[in-house]
Amino acid sequence: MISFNEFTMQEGSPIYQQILLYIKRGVIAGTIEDGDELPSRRVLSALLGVNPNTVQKAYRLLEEEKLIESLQGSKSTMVLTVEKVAEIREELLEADAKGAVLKLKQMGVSKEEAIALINKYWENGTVAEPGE
Amino acid sequence: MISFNEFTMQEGSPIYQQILLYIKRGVIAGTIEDGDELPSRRVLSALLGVNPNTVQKAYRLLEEEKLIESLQGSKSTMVLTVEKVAEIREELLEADAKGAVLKLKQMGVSKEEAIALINKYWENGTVAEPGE
Amino acid sequence: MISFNEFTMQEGSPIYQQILLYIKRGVIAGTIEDGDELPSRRVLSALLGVNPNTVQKAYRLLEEEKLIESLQGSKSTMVLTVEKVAEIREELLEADAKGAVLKLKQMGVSKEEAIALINKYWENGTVAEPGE
Amino acid sequence: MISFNEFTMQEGSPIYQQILLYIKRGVIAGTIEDGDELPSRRVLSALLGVNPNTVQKAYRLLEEEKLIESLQGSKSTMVLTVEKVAEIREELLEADAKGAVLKLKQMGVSKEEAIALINKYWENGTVAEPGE
DNA sequence: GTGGTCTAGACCACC
DNA sequence: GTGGTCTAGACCACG
Repeated sequence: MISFNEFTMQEGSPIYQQILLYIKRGVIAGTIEDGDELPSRRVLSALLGVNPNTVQKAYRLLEEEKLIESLQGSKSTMVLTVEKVAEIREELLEADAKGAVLKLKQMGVSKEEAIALINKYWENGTVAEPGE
Repeated sequence: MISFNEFTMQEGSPIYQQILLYIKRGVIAGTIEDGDELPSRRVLSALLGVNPNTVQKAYRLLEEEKLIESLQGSKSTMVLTVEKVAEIREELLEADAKGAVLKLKQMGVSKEEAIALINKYWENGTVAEPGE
Repeated sequence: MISFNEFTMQEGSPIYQQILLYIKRGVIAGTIEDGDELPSRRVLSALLGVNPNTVQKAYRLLEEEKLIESLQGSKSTMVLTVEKVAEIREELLEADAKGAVLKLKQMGVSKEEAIALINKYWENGTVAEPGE
Repeated sequence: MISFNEFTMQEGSPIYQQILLYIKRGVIAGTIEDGDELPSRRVLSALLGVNPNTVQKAYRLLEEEKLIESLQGSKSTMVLTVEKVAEIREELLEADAKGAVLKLKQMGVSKEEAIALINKYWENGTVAEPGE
């Protein structure tokens, strides 16, 4: 079962997209694998404190991208191939890294300062580290 | 006059906020200084290919934050003090760096890989360049 | 549910203000009371043949004046106290009466003629009726 | 020369229209007659504290309605016929009286109360009475 | 030419 | 279905 313990809500972007990105990042990280089960719409909406329809929309989009399959009994499971994972990795990792670089460069930060910042925030980030 | 030559449109976040952030990042970088003139609503909207009203919204918010001053019939100019710049720096630099770290960690990237990515994309600019 | 059957569109003043004033006048008249439901944005905009956003603006201003309460997904309802009604009465009745007197005097109408005009148009409703 | 002493600026409606209405009401009142001279654009804009272009726009519209004629030396004079005056009278007097009646009725005011209000505000209105 | 406001339509999150 | 926000285009007052 995919855990949403590390999920942190950000305001300013659609919730259903945050859910999508969270899952895609998990896929890239390898913490979410082919066959993994997702929480039911009802359970996840309760967990995140959002409307079931919002979760439903995220799941629907995941289905349209053929990343999940909805089975009977309201269970959904991940459907991943090596190619899909590579695709997502390409899509997200590159975008995020380039985005960060762009922002930092715009602010006049040097490459050395940027690396120092990464070091600084890497350990005391905002996400709870799973304890192991 | 503040130049928007390096402005790159991103999808997924409100345009007026992108304009806002672009300006704030310029302030942090020091490329935008007290007294600098902003392009008029019409000029900038034509440049970015968006509606004048969208630009106006960004300018209005900047004015509410007292970062610019607008008078009817004349140009809008930046009103910056050392304190304001420091504030913005604190607000943005931390948010961007933390955000990047958060995303990369979620994707299972190690700190060393993250720094390698920064190095890789630092010089390549904003346009995707396949295979170095 | 507040009815907009008697609403008559006037040109030359912002639509959202006309809606605002229509509701305030209803409050003064006593035909709109505490707890009354307003038509939804969509319903009213369709009824008046204007954009939903225009209605929304009127509702937003009413909310800023704490005359209505709006919650997502549910109807908007009037929140009226005796004091608020008295305030609005003071504000509007005086303004309208003074405005009418001002205009008529500017046109060189005598007080007696003005009263005659009031009498003449009082029963004839809002539509021009030639004759008599 | 037409005097603008009694002119009172109202916010919420375009200034050039207020000027137009002021003149039309004067025509109905008979205080503005055929051949009367209007102040120059420059003088009137200074008198009212508005931009010369705004006055220019009002004058242009009056010209389009053939109510004034612009002569050399930047002088403009009223061009009125009995028919035009009757037209304007019909247009304005009726609109204002009906508008006032409509508003007051909407507020639940009885005809008797309305007449009382007219009496009340007739003498102590907002316009300075020319002293003679 | 400048900035400010009004109207408009599409999309989002929520019930 | 509900209200809230973003983008868009036209018009206004002003220099």
